[in-house]
Amino acid sequence: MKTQLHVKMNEALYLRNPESTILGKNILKQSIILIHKSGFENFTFKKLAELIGTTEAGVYRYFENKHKLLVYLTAWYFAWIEFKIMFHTNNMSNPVFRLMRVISLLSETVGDDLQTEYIDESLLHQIIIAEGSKAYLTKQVGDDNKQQFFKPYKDLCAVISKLILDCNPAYKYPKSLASTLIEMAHFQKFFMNNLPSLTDFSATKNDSDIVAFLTDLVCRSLSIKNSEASF
Amino acid sequence: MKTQLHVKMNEALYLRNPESTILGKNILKQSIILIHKSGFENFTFKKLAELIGTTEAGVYRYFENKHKLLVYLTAWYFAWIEFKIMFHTNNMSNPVFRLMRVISLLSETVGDDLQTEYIDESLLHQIIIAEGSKAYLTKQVGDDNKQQFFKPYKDLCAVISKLILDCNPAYKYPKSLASTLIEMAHFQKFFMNNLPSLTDFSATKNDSDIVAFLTDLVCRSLSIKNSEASF
DNA sequence: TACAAATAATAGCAAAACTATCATTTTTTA
DNA sequence: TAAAAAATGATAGTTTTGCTATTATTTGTA
Repeated sequence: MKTQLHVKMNEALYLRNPESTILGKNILKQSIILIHKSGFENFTFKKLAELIGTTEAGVYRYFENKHKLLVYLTAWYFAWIEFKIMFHTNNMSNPVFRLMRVISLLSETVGDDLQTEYIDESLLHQIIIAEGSKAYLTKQVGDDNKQQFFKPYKDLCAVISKLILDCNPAYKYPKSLASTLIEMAHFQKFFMNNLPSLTDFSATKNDSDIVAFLTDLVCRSLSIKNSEASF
Repeated sequence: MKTQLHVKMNEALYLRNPESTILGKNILKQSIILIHKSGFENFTFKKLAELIGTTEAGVYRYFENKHKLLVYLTAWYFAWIEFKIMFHTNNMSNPVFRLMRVISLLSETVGDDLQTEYIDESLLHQIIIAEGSKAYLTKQVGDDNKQQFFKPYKDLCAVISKLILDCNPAYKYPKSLASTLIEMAHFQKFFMNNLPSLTDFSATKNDSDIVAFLTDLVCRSLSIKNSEASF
């Protein structure tokens, strides 16, 4: 039996816990597929219901609206990334190596190592790249934040910023550098695939180039010798 | 008489040129006010029409839909920023100083130096921070890009990346660093005001902190001594 | 003055974004 | 195992959004 990862979600994100029923799990699973396919703007609860074989009202019993669903998926993703980071760097003693590993984990295409039956992590990763910012780039960001909807993002940022300080305690902007890493791991990948002239990776379209860019950025910012960081 | 800035826009962005008529200029002016006030998701052509004192159909004669309008505003903003950069750095011979100036121009609250009668640049700047990414984070990004809708963004990125190479011809990631600067000038400001724990500027809420962060990032990436950059 | 262009006024439609009701099925638990 | 509770399905209906079409009127211009 495989170890199953379970993420405890903020209860204010849903009306009925989608993880507690088959229909709920189906809503999560198929919404990821549908948002990935049609984009968040063209995604509706009606289309989702048809895909699942339930009714619109059925979906509304779980999520108040599609914005809450997106915030839910985003929160799940960041909690999952944080767990992944813990899992893959726990045994590393050198903070520089750990930070380099974090950059890979943020930038590289998701494998199938830590699976959840009803969530396709690889698709979710792609959704977050293209739609994740829309979870907080809204007028309600203040209210949503008060309800702790973005806690997983902030927690991840805190973990990375602590790691940054472990590498260089004198560095002045650990949190901003952490959020820059997270955002740029996503944006550079989006640009690489969709607006390539905004990046230097148009020719290769290779994740490892993004890793190299972010690694360079961090190493220089923290005065880490590149030789010290490679292994 | 003041020098009036005129930005030549991509004709595929509109149905009828909004700059050619009073109603069109009003659509631009009031849409900026309304999007700023209610956010892009809650913004509709009907509400805009009511605000202006025209009809919904009247607005539709100028813009196909609200997405095109947002792309128009985004394109206008980036063309304007590029002009501003040219204008304010033209007389500077030292590329490092120029680059530092660019960081300020990207990050700092917009003053009223280069004005256009029907566009409130300060409000537009705030809109771009919160809504700008939505112009390209869509399923149609490929089509929109083929129609050159994002040319002003790419041009700005090209200008900055050239400047980066002027400072350090050996630097490997000029375009990605340029797009990182542009995006982070916006995102760090959004975070500072709305999700402060993702930044190191929660206490001050001061633009100059963002400038300091980005300056540090760039100087270290390009091996520029901070003393060399300050003036 | 007449001609074209732009605008206003109005109507209407399809889809999206919900809410409500009630019957039926499934699950829980007393 | 029967009764209560919870979840689902089926259906219907409302308001708003997003968009198109038509016709009349105004405004600018040759």
